[in-house]
Amino acid sequence: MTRSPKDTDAWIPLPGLLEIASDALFAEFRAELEQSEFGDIRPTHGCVFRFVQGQGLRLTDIAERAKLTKQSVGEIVDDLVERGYAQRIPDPDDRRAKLICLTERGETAQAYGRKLFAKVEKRWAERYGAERIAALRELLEEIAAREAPFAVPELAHAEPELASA
Amino acid sequence: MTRSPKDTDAWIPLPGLLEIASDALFAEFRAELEQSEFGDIRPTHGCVFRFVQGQGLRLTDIAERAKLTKQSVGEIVDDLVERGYAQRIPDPDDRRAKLICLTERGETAQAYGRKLFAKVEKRWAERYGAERIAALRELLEEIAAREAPFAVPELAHAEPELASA
DNA sequence: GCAACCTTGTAAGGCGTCCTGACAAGGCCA
DNA sequence: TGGCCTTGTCAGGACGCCTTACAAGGTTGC
Repeated sequence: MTRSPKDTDAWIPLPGLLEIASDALFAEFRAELEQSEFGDIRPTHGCVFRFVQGQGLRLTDIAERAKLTKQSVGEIVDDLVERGYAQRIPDPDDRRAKLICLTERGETAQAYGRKLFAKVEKRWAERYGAERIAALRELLEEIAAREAPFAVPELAHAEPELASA
Repeated sequence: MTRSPKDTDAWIPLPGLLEIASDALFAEFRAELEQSEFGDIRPTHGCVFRFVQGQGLRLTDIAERAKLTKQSVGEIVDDLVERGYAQRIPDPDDRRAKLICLTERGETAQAYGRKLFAKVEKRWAERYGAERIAALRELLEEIAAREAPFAVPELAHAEPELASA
């Protein structure tokens, strides 16, 4: 009757476990975000806040990093523009393109979001052990660099498909 | 120019990192599943394969564990019945209810899926280090038990909302 | 300098997954 | 027996994302 998690029935696949953790963490983040002045930001908008900074980024580039189509990202950006978080400015180097960048409010929201993520992570460090969470982050960063380099800002310019070995 | 991941810009929030890992792992799983004889099983169907075993489970119970509505799970089960993986048998104890259980083919698929998940996890253990992946699993199992006990077969009967401390 | 071709972003429409609201049929309890 | 809860289903809709098609602007070869 008593069996360890390694036995057949109560075993949960690793992707499922990762998803549970991700969802729980993300839920804590969203619960606080929704009560802030940025409560109208939805999860979908994240792909813009994650990748856009400084001078701005083209739609195509956001789409590539986020692994979405340009059309999808276009819709998301429309939404963000309507809400006053983002703006499209013409690319001086290419008259077809527009650079998507954050408004002042958008940058405030981005900074707030980052701090909130850090806060939630710190809470988990207290809950589950600082070293364990630090080790978790370290491993996951290594995994991300290998499995999804396009999504890692530092590696976004590296050659793709290194992970297919 | 060179900055460590802990500095501002290249820092990725923990939920994002967890999601990247989950997606990458899941993609490896699906790539193999799709080429098997069970290629018509979609990710959505997972909630049934994850929770149903033996005598079967009521729609309501699946929905509760999967955190979906009964209607959604109903649709998924319809689909699985059509494809020959699941069946509804009347609950002998309650004439309103039906027990959702797997067909023989469904059980074969479930067993195949579990083995495939284990195989992919083993591959990652070789890629990133067996001890690190083992530690990852251990931590994640602890997290799951606390953050989503309803989704853990062993704990599905425990009292809910223990994690709100 | 110009035609052929590629890239950037947009418009229109569709599909999959999940939701809310409403309801019939069956169980539970005074 | 009547009122209330539970189980599962039907209908309709929201949302996030996709595919197809296209106009406007670059780019390249001759």
